[in-house]
Amino acid sequence: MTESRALSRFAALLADETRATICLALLDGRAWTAGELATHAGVAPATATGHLHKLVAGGILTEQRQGRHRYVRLSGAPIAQLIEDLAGHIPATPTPARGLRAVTASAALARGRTCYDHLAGRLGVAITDAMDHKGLLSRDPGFTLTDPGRTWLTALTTPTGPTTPTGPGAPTRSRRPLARGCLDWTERREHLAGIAGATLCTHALTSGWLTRIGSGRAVRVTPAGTAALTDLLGPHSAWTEP
Amino acid sequence: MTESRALSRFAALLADETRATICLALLDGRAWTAGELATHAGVAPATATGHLHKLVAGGILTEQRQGRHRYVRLSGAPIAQLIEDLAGHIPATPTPARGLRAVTASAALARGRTCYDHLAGRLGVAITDAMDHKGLLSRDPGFTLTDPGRTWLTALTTPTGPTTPTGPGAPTRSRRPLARGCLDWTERREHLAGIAGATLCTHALTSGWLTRIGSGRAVRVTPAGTAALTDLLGPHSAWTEP
DNA sequence: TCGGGGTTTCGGCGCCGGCCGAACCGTCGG
DNA sequence: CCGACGGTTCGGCCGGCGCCGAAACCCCGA
Repeated sequence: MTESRALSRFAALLADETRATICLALLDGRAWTAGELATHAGVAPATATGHLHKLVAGGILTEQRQGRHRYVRLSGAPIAQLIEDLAGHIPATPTPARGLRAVTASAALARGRTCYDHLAGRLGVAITDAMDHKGLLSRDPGFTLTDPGRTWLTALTTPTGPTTPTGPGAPTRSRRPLARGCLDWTERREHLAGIAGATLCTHALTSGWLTRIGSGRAVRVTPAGTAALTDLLGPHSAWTEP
Repeated sequence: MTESRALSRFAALLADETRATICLALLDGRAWTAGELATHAGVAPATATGHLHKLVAGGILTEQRQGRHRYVRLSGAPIAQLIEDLAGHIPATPTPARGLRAVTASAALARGRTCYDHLAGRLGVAITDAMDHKGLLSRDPGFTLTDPGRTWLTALTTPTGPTTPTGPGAPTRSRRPLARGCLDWTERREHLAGIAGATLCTHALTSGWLTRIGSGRAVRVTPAGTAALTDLLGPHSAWTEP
């Protein structure tokens, strides 16, 4: 008897069209903000908040607060599998390409942009991946710069003269972490933030590696930037994207 | 958008505790009557009727009218699989042995009885299985007597003298089929009905193979019946049940 | 042909739950 | 420090749906 109660409770989470829309959108495996989901589902933010509470409480979603944003994603592969099965075993639907396409982002923004004071977009994620691959960065469990990473960053920002204790690798007393992960809203993967991210971004802009496109947050890699990034982190398609 | 609508509609079918109870009960793969399900779920017959309508319309259940009864079962293996997955992926439940036990039937009735004019219960199902196993009966897709089956039945009812065109194997013009399946309400499996089932039942009673228990529909196999059935269809525990 | 039991339909009641607007809070950006 | 913005909470509205009793329907069994 209590088993049917549990089943009905769980099914009820998907029995609302708005919540179903949310879950199907999240099937892409990425994280969405509450506001995005509200827009996507066509309801007021207040309504989406309530739905997200239920879905999180029901174990379907997990949330990740980040500043004033609330990112939410499917809690795991089994749940995703279950929802896909449910969506699949229904009378065959034409499946009109779901995903993030509805939340149309400027192509330039998706390519590369600033996120507060660091880099995001495919560019930011690619840089983060390359740093991880080169052993400059550790993702486990939180973002931390390795010793080589700190050296690398210090050398980057002080190309001439000896290393000084004023570089970003120095024991600053700021509460802000040297490195931290920041969830990317187009890539939905974490990219480098924190002091290191900000330093890198500032340096890239002041060195002419990147230029802002118009007045927005989008940035473009210059030829000089392509060369510099390839030299520092190896070749990557993100450096050479049109 | 319409996909989420379909998903939510489907999930809504299981989102009610009464309907969830019904679906879990039907997970045993057998057919239940509307009244049984109403009792099992603890609701009025009128309420169960409404739920069954929705479940049938939603493709979860298929129904099978039989006289004044409405038998209902899961529509297929995929749906059963899906429901099991749903029930399984929820926080682990102790699973307190579900099934038909609540619908207590008289032990004698469950053993053997008449169903209208033919045999039912474990006895009826066992006879049907034995006939199928001996190639006298084909279950695909509807019940039909094979040529050996027709010969067998004719010989059974006319033990002396030559085969006559008046036997059950003769081309009768009745609209009633020679053989058909009838859903058994204790075994939840089909047993032989139609002219063949009626002929067999009548013969078994008139030959003293079976005797009625009291005034009810329950029947008991006599020693003579045990010998005859073993001779005709081979040994089977159903012939010798106490 | 009649009685009885399983099932269905019909109204009506009551509650649960989704939805929003408005006010509030915390974070970010200048 | 202040304005902007994303998110949350709080009421209140409203539609949908589950539930039942009563009456009708249908078919079996006698």
